[in-house]
Amino acid sequence: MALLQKSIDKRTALLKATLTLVNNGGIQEASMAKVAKTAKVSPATIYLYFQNKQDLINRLYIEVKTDFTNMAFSDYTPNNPVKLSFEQIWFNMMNFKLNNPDEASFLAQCDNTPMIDEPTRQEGLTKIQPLFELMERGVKEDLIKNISPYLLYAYTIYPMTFLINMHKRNLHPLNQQTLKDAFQSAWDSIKI
Amino acid sequence: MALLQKSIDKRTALLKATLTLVNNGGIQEASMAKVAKTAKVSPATIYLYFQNKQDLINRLYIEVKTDFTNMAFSDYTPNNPVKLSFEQIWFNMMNFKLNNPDEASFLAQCDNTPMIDEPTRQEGLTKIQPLFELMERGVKEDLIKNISPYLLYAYTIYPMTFLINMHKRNLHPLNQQTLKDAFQSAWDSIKI
Amino acid sequence: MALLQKSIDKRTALLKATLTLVNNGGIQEASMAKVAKTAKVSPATIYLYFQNKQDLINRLYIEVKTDFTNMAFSDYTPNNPVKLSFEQIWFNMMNFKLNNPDEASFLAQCDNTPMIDEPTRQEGLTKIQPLFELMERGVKEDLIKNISPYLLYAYTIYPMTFLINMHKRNLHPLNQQTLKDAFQSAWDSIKI
Amino acid sequence: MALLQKSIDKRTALLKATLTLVNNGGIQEASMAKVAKTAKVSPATIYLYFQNKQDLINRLYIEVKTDFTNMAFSDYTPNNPVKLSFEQIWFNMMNFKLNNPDEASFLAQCDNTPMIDEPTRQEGLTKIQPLFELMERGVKEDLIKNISPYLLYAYTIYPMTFLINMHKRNLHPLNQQTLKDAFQSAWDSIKI
DNA sequence: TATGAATGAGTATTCATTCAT
DNA sequence: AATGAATGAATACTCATTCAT
Repeated sequence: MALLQKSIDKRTALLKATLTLVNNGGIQEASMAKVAKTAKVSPATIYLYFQNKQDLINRLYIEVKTDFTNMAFSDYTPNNPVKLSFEQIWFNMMNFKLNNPDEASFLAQCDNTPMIDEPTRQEGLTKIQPLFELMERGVKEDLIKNISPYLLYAYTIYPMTFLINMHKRNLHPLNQQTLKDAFQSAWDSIKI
Repeated sequence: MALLQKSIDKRTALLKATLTLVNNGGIQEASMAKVAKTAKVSPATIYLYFQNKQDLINRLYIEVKTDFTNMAFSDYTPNNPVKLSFEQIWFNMMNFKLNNPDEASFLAQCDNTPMIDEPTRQEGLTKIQPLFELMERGVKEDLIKNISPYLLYAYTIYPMTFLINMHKRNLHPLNQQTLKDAFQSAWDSIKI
Repeated sequence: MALLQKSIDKRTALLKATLTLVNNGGIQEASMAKVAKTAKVSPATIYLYFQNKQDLINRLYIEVKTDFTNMAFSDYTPNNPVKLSFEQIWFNMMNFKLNNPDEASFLAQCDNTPMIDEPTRQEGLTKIQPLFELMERGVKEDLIKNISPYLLYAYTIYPMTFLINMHKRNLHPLNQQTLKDAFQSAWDSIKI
Repeated sequence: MALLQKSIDKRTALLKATLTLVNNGGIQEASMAKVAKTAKVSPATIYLYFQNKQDLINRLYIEVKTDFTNMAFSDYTPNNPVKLSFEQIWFNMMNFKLNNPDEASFLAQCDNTPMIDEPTRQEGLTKIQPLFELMERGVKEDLIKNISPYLLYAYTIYPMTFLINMHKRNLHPLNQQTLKDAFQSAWDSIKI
């Protein structure tokens, strides 16, 4: 038990260290030596928990993405009206990103980078399936434009990354009003 | 003249080589040795044109961003109606990205990455000033919501990156119809 | 008893694993981790049976050499005529190498390599003492040239290594005829 | 010119360093770091002259083998009688090994080790072609047994390795008499 | 302007070995 | 007797950068 806990702690420390380092200087700054030192562990120990650097990054991606979508769909009730559910999910996502800036920043960095390999990227994609299903329902109920889910995603969820980035860089702070405006734009872009 | 041209060619070749390499494997794959080899030049020669690797990346960013905005505003006429101008700019940007996938991919990679240093990022931002001014005019003319330009950008321009990415990965091809849908969503998200 | 047997099995498995690995890629390929994995044992377990890697290799050498010489002298009868005994031993050795290619290959690799330490090498040398005595007898009986036993060994036994190597690499297969020729050459080189 | 000489010197120093280190502790002791330090050069410099460690070893093998055979056939005259030529070559080889113990020891280590890759081994083999042709002539002239050249080699040349090894370890010194005996055994093993 | 050669510090990964259980 | 976890030091190799020419 104690042993197992220690192992879990080490694994977690390694993931956390990687997250921090990648955020601060990109994947190139997150050398295995630095990850090890940050996690207070020998470089060799990393390889007890991960196959190699790519695996470490992939696993981190999946775990962060999972945390993110778990939060996003935490109170999702398929029977609720589409717009209500959509609003809940949207604000859950935004709140996750606001409350977990490191995780948000990491996910943003993964988006347009060859950091993550394709299979892992696909695996991550499956996590937001419920959102796609909700949108589909909205289309059927004539609430949402009958356009590709990729378009719907591009104009409602994807802009968050930019807004969070501007927020972090103090160029455009997100508060109750701006969040409201942002959501309104998201909804306006897809509603019929 | 011939000598000067040769120099320019070399500089251009170096930038092009960097672009290609960064696109294919991220910044970590674009080692100075590889850049030199790809540009058919000695590694030492790079340092005649750029101070160091960071400078090389920064300059590439500025040049690509400049090409991009030059195209975007190529036919911009301040006296034209807001929506017409906005539409022109929007499609110019999209066409640039579709016609220059390498440049588009590179810019996308720069967005959420510590690759580019902050001053250079700011410099890049100034290039789209005309768009911000156009939006401001739209706000004044009660055509566009009275919200932060960052929000306007987030919901009209930023989604392009995602759409181009999906297009490149063959997950959601962009054609006349989908482009039209995309623009409509962009406009819907900000129009009053 | 069952417990003891299990121990012996493990030790044997470790030696066998080492043999295989060294044969396939030299001593550098036979890492303790790989030896352990091949023997289906924890790395730490190796150190219950052997002091360290050098000891493991040394012990393997001695055991293989012992097997080899046991076979060589299995039917040795000191009273038999010199040439008959010599022939028996020669073919026994050859047959051992042909029937146990892994052991043969390992011994060959040990011959001119600093893999085995000097004391262990000496220990291995004592195992073929009976052959040296037989040769001495042959010298006394005026059947064999009165030259150093090292010379006698060099021209009768040592060439086997080369022939086995060529056989293994399919460059010069050993069959009844070529074996006969080989023995003839061996004998011709030392007979008076 | 001076530059080129410096390059050649470095390459030579690297090969020499490798030779020494491999002789003293096998290929596993000849780490790139040690080779570099021994040659008084940066580790990175090795890779200016050799593709990787395997290439370094391969090249060393070829160069040493070339030196060896150059010496062996230095005074070879195809028109001379077979036995005379054979004797010249045999003593040339032996003298090379006696005068260049490091090279001899290295070649011995290469014989039964996976150190050298197969293509390079084949390349090395071609260097002793003249010896095989000489033996063929001896067979035609009814001076040498009509047996495979591999057998002829095994009983005349290959034993040198063992004798040199014993000589080096002071177990059986080679002097004029023992060399004469050795050659006699070699010849006796193959002559008709 | 342009270069090939050179490098010390760094890269990801593996090593032989130990230790708490 | 046996182990999985752990490690500091080592591995082969690459890096961004400099320098003599």
